[in-house]
Amino acid sequence: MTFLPLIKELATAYQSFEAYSASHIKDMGLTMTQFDILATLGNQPPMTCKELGERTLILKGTMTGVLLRMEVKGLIQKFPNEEDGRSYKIGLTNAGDQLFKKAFPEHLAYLGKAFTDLSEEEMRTAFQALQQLKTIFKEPNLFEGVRDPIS
Amino acid sequence: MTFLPLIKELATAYQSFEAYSASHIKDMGLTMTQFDILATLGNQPPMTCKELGERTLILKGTMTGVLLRMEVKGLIQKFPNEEDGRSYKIGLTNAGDQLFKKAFPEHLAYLGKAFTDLSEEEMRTAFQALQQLKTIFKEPNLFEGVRDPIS
DNA sequence: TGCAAATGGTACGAGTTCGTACTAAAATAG
DNA sequence: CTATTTTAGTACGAACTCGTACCATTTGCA
Repeated sequence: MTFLPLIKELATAYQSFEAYSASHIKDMGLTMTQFDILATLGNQPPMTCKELGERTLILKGTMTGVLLRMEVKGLIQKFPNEEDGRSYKIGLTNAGDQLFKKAFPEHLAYLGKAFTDLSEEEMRTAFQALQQLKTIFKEPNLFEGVRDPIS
Repeated sequence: MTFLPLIKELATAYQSFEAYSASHIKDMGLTMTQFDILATLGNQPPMTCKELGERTLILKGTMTGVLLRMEVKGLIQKFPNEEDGRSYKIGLTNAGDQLFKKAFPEHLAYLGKAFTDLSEEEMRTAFQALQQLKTIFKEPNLFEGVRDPIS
C-alpha cells in the first residue's frame, strides 16, 4: 500500500501551487476564481454563463455570486443573448480588459519564475504522471466486477 | 512556455482526486475536512487544536468551526489541558471512534481501488515529480538576484 | 399545436477557507 | 516580581463550493 504518500504529495503539491499563485493574485485585488474568469474572458468574444463554467470548472451555483461581485467591481458586463432568452452573454468591460492585459502577463511571468529550475524533460515527466493520476480518479470503476451480459 | 499545461494538469488531477474521494466520504455523512480530523485523531491520544492544525493543514480560524460541528455531531470531545490553560485536548468520543474504525479502512480500500492499474514504478515516478513540483512553489525565491553579502 | 422534459440561471443554506482583530494565559525580560 | 511579548484559541466578515430547489425559456415529442 504505497499509494497514500502519493495522494498526500498530490494534495500538498497542489496546495503549494495554490498558495504561491494566490498570494500574487491577491496583490492585484482579485481572488483565484475571479482571476480565472478574467483570464477566460480575456481576448475572447462574450460567452454565456454555461460556457464560462465549462472552461473554468466553476459550477453555475457558484458562478452567479462570482459574476455579481465582478460586475460590482466594474470588470464584466452582461448582454442579453439574442439566441436564447434564458441566458446572457458575459464580456469584459474596458476596465476589465485593461486589468486583463496587465494582470495576465504579469501573473504568467510570476508563475514562470517558479519553473526556471525545471528542465523540459522533468516537466514532461510530471505532466504525464499527472495525466495518469487524473484518469485513475476520473472514471470510477462503475462496473467493477460486472461482466458483459452474454445473452 | 510549456509550464501552463503542467499547472492545469496539476489542478485537474487534484480536483479529480478530490471529487473521487469526497463522493465516498459524503456517503458516510462527513465532509473532507471532517474526515481529515477524524483520521488524524483515530488511534491517537487526544491532542490540542494547534497540533491538529499542524497535522492536517487546517488553519486555526477554520478549526474552531469544524470542531464545533463535529462536537455537535457527537464525534469529538474536548478535555481541559492540564499543562496549558489556554488550550484543551481533543479526542474522539466512542461514537467517533466507532465511525473511525469503520470509515477509515473503508475509505482506504475505496482509494486503493483507483490505484489498481498503477505499477509501483509509476507511483514512484509520480511521487517524485510531485515532490519536485511542491518544492518549486514552496520557497518563492525571496532572494531573487541577491548575492551573498561579502563584507 | 400543445404539453412534458430538458436547460440556463438564480436563491439559499451548510460548510470551508482565509484574514484581521481580539481575549486570555503563558513565557520571557528587566 | 512585574511588564512586555508570545501563543492558543475565538469572533467575525468576505468569498468560494456544493447541493437542492426553483423559475423561465426552450426544445422535443406526440
